[in-house]
Order: sequence, then C-alpha cells, then structure tokens
Amino acid sequence: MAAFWLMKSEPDECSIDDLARAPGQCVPWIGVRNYQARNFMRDAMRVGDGVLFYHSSCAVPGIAGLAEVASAPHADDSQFDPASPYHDAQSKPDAPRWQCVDVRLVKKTRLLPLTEMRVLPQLATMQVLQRGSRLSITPVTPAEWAAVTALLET
DNA sequence: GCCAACGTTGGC
DNA sequence: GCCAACGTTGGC
Repeated sequence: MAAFWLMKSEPDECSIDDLARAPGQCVPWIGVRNYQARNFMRDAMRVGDGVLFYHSSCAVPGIAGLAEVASAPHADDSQFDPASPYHDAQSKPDAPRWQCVDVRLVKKTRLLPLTEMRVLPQLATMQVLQRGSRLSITPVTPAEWAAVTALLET
C-alpha cells in the first residue's frame, strides 16, 4: 500500500512548471538539510508513493500539483559541490549524510492556496497546517490525500 | 522586513 | 545531558 507525502518547494528554486520542463518531468529532491525530512526520504518513501507538490515562500503558497516518488533513495550530489548553497563540508563521499529521492510530475493542478486549506475542516489534521510546522516533507494520511485530490478536481 | 516557532550548536 | 544562544523557515 503506497503512502502519501507533502513536499515543499520554493518556486524560485523549482516550481511545478520547472518540474514539468525537467527531463522526464523528474527531478532529484536535493537540498533537504533536516534530518527528519531526510529520514522520510531515506527510510520511509517507496517508488510510487503519492506526493502533494507544495509551493512555499512565495506570493501564494499552496499545493500546485501531484507528483510521485520515482526512485529509491540516493546521495544528494549537492552536498559535495562547494559551489552549491547546499554544500556540506562535513559530509564524506564514502558516507553521504544527505539522501534524496527523485520526484516525477503526475499532473499540474489548479493552485490550492494555503488560505483555502486552512478553512477546510477535512484538511484540519494535515501536518503542514499545524501551528509552527516547518518541516519541508510531511506524511499525508489516505483520508487527507483523498480530500486534497478531490478539491483539486473542483 | 517582521517575528513565531523550531532545529542546531556548543559551553559547561 | 542541559540549555542558552543562534540560525532557519516560512507565512504574513
């Protein structure tokens, strides 16, 4: 049984349109530098899991499309790139600290704004809506997934 | 730019 | 292992 996730991306870095233009409409989810979020990718995600693609730190934050986990976990190359903002000098190539998965577009949807999500009782349990929640990757329950995907059809 | 909330670091 | 200081996230 596949699981479901919400993954935040800053559209300045990688928007839903950037994902749509990427080769194979697939990108490695680089740049996660939080252990809890890394552990979700490294330990819990499976190929085929559903992903809510969320735009954060932008004019209208919200869910911008549906995607899926498209690879097993692998090393995040940006940790070894001194020119990258995600460079981690402490991480050694023989023991990479940061892992990521590839994420493939399923479909771009209408934008479901955070403000709309906040007033919908069926979404009230979503982790991304909880007070003080900052985690860039959060699990989504089957019920939440069903509610969000239904809303995106409307 | 502000600031609440949370994560990480490092002295002890 | 505690916890204060500092850094980051991310909505507004």
